[in-house]
Amino acid sequence: MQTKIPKPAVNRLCMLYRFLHRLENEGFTTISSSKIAEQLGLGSHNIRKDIGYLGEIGITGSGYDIAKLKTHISQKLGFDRAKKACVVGLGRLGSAIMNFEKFEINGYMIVAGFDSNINVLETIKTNIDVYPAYLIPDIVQRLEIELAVITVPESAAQSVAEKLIEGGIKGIVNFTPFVIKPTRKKIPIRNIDVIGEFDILSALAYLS
Amino acid sequence: MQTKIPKPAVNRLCMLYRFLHRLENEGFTTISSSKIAEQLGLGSHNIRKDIGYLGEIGITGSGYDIAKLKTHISQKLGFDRAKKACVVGLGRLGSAIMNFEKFEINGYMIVAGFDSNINVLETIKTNIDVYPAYLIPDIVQRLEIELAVITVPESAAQSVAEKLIEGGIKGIVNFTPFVIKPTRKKIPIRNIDVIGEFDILSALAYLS
DNA sequence: TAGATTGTTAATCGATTAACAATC
DNA sequence: TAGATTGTTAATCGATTAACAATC
Repeated sequence: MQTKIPKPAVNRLCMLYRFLHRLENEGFTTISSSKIAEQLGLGSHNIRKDIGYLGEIGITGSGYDIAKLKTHISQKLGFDRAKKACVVGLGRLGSAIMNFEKFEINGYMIVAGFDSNINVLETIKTNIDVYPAYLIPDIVQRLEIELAVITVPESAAQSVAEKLIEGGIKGIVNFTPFVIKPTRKKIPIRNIDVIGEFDILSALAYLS
Repeated sequence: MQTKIPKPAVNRLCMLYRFLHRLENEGFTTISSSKIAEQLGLGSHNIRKDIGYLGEIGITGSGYDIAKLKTHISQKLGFDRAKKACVVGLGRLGSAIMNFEKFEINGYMIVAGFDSNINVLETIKTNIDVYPAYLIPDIVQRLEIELAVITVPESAAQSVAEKLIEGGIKGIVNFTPFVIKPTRKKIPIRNIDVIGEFDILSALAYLS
């Protein structure tokens, strides 16, 4: 909060956080910036700089205490509290994501699914509550849902996003190629587009 | 090729390409850099700069011809040829992606699926050919598959990536939180991690 | 102690933004 | 013609890389 962290650094710290989580599970307790850099494909300078934003102290000469570092990241980035999330658009992709088991252990709870098609809502097999799309603002607000995944056809992306924002959502992962235009309430949006990724990959391969 | 295009510019040009595609479908024939900027949430300077990398000419005073611009991007980034792709890991997410209809119209053909589990291969419902994972290098090479999506458990990501690279793959979209380490043959890899995106969103929301 | 590794300052690099002359 | 909008150069901004003193 006080020291502003650059966006790319935030992204890397998130990546680092998940990496530390895995290391911990594998039984490690300490790690050096150069080891991290090697595993994450970054420079060790970069890692130390990023960790530096946490305004915090590793042990000079012998690296970082994994648990301690995790706690620092967690506190600084606000990971110390479970968050509710929802999925809008319950087609193949949406229901696949909704049923991801990994969310829970990472502090996210998928508490609702939405779709505009009644048939979809009636036939879907899941333990998670599902609602018609027009209830988005209401449910999001009532259940205090903070994050949303949009997996609807691109033509519906903007209106869905607006309904979510109306309900007070804090962030959106948009799986649609449509670029959502900001409303009055500005919230972070992450765009993921598999075909777009293919385009980028094939462009990079072609240019190399 | 001759004028090196910065990576962020490549990403934006891909985004622009898809946007132009949509515009064309909606019946538009020309557009200005400021209109593009507005729709894509970027600065108009930025757009003109990026288009400038194509070493190419819009019409001063009246914007860009959409079809012409598309052709230029297409040629410069190598989109003028259909490419084959495959999916490794046929769980819920993998099979959802494999059956995306949108690939075709964007110049990508999913020609194979792989999984290490024989039961999965036997029970999966799809028109696309599926193979056991150990055949990856062989099939990728034989069918000249250029792009791959990895949707396996993170513990298998590295070995799958290596098999793909062995077969001569040109690029990978990695849906695993595991960061794939580069092999001798360096290829572009795009990492997508839904939980990671949640982390980033919640961090950004928290810090704002 | 000596070796290792952090934290931080300074230098470099690259991308974005601004501005404006050229021109349709 | 006048208005609009490009293409490009220059200025700014920010992030990454390098280097090294501090210290466990």
